[in-house]
Amino acid sequence: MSARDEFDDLCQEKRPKDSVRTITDLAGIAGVSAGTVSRALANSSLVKARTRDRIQALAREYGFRPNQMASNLRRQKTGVVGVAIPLGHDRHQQVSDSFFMTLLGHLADELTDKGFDLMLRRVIPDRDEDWLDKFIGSGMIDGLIVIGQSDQFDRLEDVADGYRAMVVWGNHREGQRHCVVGTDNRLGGRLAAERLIADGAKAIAFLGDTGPIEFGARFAGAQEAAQRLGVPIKAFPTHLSRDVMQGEVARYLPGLIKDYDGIFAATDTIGVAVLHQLAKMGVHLPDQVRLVGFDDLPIASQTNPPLTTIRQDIRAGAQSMVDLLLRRIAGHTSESVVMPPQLILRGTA
Amino acid sequence: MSARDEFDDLCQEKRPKDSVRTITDLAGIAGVSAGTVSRALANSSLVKARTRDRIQALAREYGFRPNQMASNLRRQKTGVVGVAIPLGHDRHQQVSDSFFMTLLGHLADELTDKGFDLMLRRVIPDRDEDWLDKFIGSGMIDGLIVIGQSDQFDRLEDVADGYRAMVVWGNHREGQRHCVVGTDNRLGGRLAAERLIADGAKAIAFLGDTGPIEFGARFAGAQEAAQRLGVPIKAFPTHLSRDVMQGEVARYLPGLIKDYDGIFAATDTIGVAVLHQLAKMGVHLPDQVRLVGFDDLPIASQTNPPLTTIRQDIRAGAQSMVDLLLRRIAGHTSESVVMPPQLILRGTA
DNA sequence: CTGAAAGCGCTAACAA
DNA sequence: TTGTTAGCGCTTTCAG
Repeated sequence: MSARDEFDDLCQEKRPKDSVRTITDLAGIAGVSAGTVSRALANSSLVKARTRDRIQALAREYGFRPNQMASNLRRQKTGVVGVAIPLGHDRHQQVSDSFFMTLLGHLADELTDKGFDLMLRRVIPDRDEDWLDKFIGSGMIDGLIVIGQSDQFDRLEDVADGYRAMVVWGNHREGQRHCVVGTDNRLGGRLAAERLIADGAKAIAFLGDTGPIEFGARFAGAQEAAQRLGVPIKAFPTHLSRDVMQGEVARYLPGLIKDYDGIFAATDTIGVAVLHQLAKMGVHLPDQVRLVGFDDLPIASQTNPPLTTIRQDIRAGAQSMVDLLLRRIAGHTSESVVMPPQLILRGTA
Repeated sequence: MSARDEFDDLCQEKRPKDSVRTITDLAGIAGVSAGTVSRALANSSLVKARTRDRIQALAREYGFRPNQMASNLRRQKTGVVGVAIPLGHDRHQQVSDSFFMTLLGHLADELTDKGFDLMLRRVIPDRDEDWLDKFIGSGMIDGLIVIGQSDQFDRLEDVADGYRAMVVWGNHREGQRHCVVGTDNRLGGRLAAERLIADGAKAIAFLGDTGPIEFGARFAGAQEAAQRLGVPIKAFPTHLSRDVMQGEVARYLPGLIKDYDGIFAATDTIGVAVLHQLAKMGVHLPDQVRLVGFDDLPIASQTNPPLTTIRQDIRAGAQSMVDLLLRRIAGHTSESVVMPPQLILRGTA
């Protein structure tokens, strides 16, 4: 065993992995200052290539990794984007709702690509009035994405002036101050109703809660088209929580199909439940009843018959949200984005 | 206007909201030291109730919120749990989308309840060998949940000794060192095959990739049962990425149903695709072909006919993972949890 | 009960 | 090209 090897062993002995916890520890081993290590690890061109490589090799060898929190504190940024999901009164498992999750998946992809981490928080506004300020003021995030306005439109407006780095998924209202990305829900509703009527519907039932602003707009659009075309329309309040919703759908439908031959489901998840109940009842689509959903979730193409629906481009939406947010984090401004919905003709209308 | 009001206004003037950014700023206003403010905001009983209330009122008034990162750095903990999703080759999901999303939803609920935030990271092990150490060593998380072992079993084992605060969703192997929560996949596979055979199947096709350890175990269990009962069985490799999978299923089935009258789908998502394709082909279940899925995702009960499947209790799994992780974060040890699968009889077998 | 002081681990002027 | 130094904003002894 050479002297060199012995020396190395000695070092190993004296410096087990665990003892190299800070940049200063590593500096001691490398025989340089903490500043140099910091620069080397950041690939700064200020440090000589040879020492940089040596230090990086050492870091690998000892499994050293600089403490992010200290770095964050010092640099006053985190590399983390917050994603908040406000749950309304309907607080049961909205977070596992397919739409949110699909959107979340795309957001995660986009943010990861851009080098950001994603901090997820499920909030219950009713239980904690202060959720927005808390998240923003936590110092843990550089920017915030809010998925769904729920009933928090006003609070979002309040915050928008003071805090720029926020983008919300939801419905756009003329003159609003918070930056929003979303589909033109009103237009989507119109397309749905027009399709149902074109397919022969003489009376339309809207299944969904018209309270949340997005759904309200969908209903409003459908109502507008229906009135214009002289077709009656009525809303049947429906929750999003799967179990509750299935019960409601099962209760509504038997009576409903006596008076209505066109159904506009506020979301595909409701649409799927309707489809299932209709199958149970032996009702045939699209001759006896027509059905149009909303979202074009993956599942919509896999039902039997496949669901005619209004497509929201969730992926494009996620990309827009991230783009706008990063621009805002960088200190620039950005307008809201309203995406056009698209009628996807399949087997139910 | 009273003198008091004037005084307040003066203060407002001199101290606009934005100027109160640190605990020291607030201390200046309150006329106490930073330490006292810190204690007051933490509801410490060391500080006199009256001053505590006064300081908290002031904090509310100025919208002050202590910087988490500084607090984290000082206390050496973050209140954040990392959730990592390893994606396999080509970014094709190892864990099916819906399954993962359902699990994530429950994890978010559980962690939020316990006062933890959730930091989500999708990782591509092939592209970044170092993903695990990076996440753990980032200093941003108190503990780590990994969803799906993918092909990272060995790396997880390597890490398990040095890092206790990690819990993995996946398959349990005798004597493994990393803490895992999951279903007994082998038993699940056996239940599926036994059901298919009991329902009259004379030859079984397994649709799924046997590479990932969870799916491998499902196939192994089915194989064991089939061999014991003298029924031939064969695996047809199937990806989880929805588009790819649908193509594969569409290609397999026409030939497949000539030789096989029992289908075991490695996941419900594959099962739904099979159902869809079968409907297209006009094949009737369960007389001509029997089908059993795996997971019991919400969608399984909503297909037509509803899907017979092997249930994993995802919610209980999420709860276990969080429980075990918190125990480990607190410095205790904890064993792995293997949950029993359950056959859910519905319309396809 | 409160204040003063010493850092948590890192980065970025500013010097050398 | 590198070292030195001064904090980022907070918590927590240790004295009073």
